[in-house]
Amino acid sequence: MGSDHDDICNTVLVLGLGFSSTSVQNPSKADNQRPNNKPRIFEPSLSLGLCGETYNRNNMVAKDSDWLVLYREESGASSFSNASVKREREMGSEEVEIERVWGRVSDEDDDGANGRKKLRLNKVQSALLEESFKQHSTLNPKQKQDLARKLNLRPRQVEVWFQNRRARTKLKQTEVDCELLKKCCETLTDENRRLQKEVQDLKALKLAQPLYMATLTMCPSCELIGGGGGRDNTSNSPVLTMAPKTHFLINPFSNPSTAC
DNA sequence: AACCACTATCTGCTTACCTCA
DNA sequence: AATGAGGTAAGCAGATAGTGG
Repeated sequence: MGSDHDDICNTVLVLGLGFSSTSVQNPSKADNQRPNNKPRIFEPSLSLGLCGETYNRNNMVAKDSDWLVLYREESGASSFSNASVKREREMGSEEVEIERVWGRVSDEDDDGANGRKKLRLNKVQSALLEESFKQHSTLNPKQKQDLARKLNLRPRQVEVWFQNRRARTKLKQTEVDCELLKKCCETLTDENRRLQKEVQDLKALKLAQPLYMATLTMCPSCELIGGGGGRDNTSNSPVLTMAPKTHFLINPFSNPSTAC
């Protein structure tokens, strides 16, 4: 995208949308499979990534002690819903196994509610996911597994997070594009207004022109028109004042100054 | 080679839950 | 304390592409 949308808006007749470049450094298999190889929108984002965190299975502690985040048991794994047959079908056997194991964990701390429980990723998890998303907005199975292991999340959760993250990015980009289009629209409206006014002026000039021409055709023969001043420009001034626009192409033969 | 079933992954939309003003 | 809005994890449907029988 252009660094400044003025660049685009100044190009009055061409209205285009520039999407941010598609920096997929590690295109996954799925990326390669994507129909039409649709451009990917990648939005740079702030993140709070920490390097070298270590995680405990039951609680997560940032090594740098920049923050201390206790892994919320009720969140980390409890969002496991009564996994539908469909989901099981959709997952690889390995993932299903992981899902089962983690599901068991979640069942234990589940408070028995039937509905899905809202998971809230903690800062470390979010930061790492963000960091990972910055590098590649899609995941291949290995990356997913690794991330899930590192973050103490289920692969499905990582997958969902990436899906939602892409959706958020796209939404944000759409909003930006919308604003851009609004600005361009305003610019075009102004330009249109200006051009219409110019057309009106030209029309007015055209209406006035027959009289103007008649005056001029008479000019060479009588030479006295306009108060008998001969070639005196000031005597022709009434004719001159009829031209309202300066950038109008003037026929040299109809120009009083040349004719007279 | 064409067809079909299955699998994996995606997008888009929606829902449910949580947080916060 | 109640509540409505906004954010977000997760569910679901449908599309697409690869693979194997």
